[in-house]
Amino acid sequence: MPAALGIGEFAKATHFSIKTLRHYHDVGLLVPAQVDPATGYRRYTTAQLPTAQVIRRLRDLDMPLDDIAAVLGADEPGARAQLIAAHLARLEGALAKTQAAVAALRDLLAGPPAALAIEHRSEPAIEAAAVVATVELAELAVWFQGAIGELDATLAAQRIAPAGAIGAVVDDALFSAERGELAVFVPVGAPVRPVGRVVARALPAVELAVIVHRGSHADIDRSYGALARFVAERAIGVDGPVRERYLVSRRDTSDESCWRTEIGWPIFRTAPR
Amino acid sequence: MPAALGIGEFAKATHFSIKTLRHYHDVGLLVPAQVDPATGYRRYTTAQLPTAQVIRRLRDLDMPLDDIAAVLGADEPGARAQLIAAHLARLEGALAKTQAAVAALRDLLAGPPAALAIEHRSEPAIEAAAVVATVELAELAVWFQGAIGELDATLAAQRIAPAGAIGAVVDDALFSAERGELAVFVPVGAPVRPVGRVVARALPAVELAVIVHRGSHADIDRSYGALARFVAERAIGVDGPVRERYLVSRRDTSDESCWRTEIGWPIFRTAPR
DNA sequence: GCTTGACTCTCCCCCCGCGGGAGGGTCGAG
DNA sequence: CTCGACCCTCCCGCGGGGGGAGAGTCAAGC
Repeated sequence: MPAALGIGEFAKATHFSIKTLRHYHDVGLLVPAQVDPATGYRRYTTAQLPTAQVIRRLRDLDMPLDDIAAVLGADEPGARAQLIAAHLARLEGALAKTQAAVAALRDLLAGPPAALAIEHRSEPAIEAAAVVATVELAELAVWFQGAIGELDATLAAQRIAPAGAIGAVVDDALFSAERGELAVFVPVGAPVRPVGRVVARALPAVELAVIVHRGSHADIDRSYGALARFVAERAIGVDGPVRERYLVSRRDTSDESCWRTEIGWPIFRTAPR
Repeated sequence: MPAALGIGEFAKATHFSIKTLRHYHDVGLLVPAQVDPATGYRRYTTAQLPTAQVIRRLRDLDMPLDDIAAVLGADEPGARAQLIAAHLARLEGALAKTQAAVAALRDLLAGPPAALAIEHRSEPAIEAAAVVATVELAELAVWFQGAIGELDATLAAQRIAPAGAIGAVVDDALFSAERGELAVFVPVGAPVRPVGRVVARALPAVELAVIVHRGSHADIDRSYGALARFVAERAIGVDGPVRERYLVSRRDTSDESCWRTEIGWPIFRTAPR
């Protein structure tokens, strides 16, 4: 027979704080079995202890309260498992990010990078096949893979050979506001017929300040910084979205230290130099 | 020559948002090289780009802004490395906790635990050597190790043999308020002479509801819950801090599944049975 | 019955690390 | 001079609670 417990006793049994239990009541995550309408006193039952324990486990995994509520509310155990699996996947992602950050930090502490070669060049207009969309920063990697796959397949189907390395035009809002317009493109010699999300797109001729970034993209802000410094110190105006070209990328090798990414920053006045 | 950048340009170069840069200015983490006193316009220099990059790395590791400021403000590189190492240690701790939580969750989802044997017994008064202190939950593990080491050494020095398994008296505030009084004790036959933090302490006789928890302490709230249920469903009053006894623990084996921990909850009225 | 001390209630403000938006000033090119 | 792009400050919000004020409740002991 489940027996009733005051909030203090329930707190002791579950190792939650009273404040936390009240909060869980407020948000509807763990509602007391009964609430005295006159005094407002909360009464829990021993049958609620297992629920509290599940909540504790999921909180230990930093699962948001809303998601926990969804797990507890799921009727079928399959749906439950799915929600939990999704959260574990997110955790793995965070872990990978952390590991990358540790590596990058170690790198940064090891010493300043070798001076990076920056050049200035006039890029002619490019005919390309492209996939354009407004994407969230969080979904960038997945979207990118999908877009590239679609481009590849379309070019192959139309028997068009790429006329250069894959690239992207990146709206800066993608970083400052977590979402922005992104165009992934492949230069082509012959015009592509639009299929699915793939469209033909002409990239205008621009003046570019260009740096080639070597290695993993976890480090790429160093090259961005070097480029910004170069441009700013020569008092050149910057204009328009950045172009990236993936000279050597995941498509070519899984050894990230071999990757080569060209970053091109459109500038609108040539340096006196 | 460092050149000046508006906040928007600096944001582009570092991939921080303008909001974030303003926030860093407010809290003093990354102060613009100059601020126009008339307009309030912030101006950064290219010399600040590397600093921004370090901040980015450390934020990727979820280091609090205050700690980052401390790292940047540290004069000697040694102090810097130490701060960072400390943070990495915290990250490792969090990782271990997450892994434990995953394991515990899997366990919990696998099915309900075998019915746990709970008994009720009269515990006689115990003469013990103890270390008592108010500790933070976060430092519990470290403090515990230290206290046990000190107890061991003291008993060995005084040639006193332990008269039972190591135990602890745990104030519940430790869990509900993140800090509380904790006493680690070893029962002894002969009185111990106080040395360092070690004192002689008599534990009063009590009536205990007792459960033996099997396995890792990550799971221990399940046993707490079972015990609370047992006690509550028989309408027995609960009184005073919990006693734990580490029958088989880290001291005996590193295989956590073999650990045995006795949890004793003082009760003040016997069950009708 | 009354007192006392332990519980419990609600309500409001605080923490971090920003994001969103209102409402208004500034800058430079045409 | 005007336009659009920048930039400013100020206030509110999130999630997951902690801290504390001020007031009401409960049960044991006298």
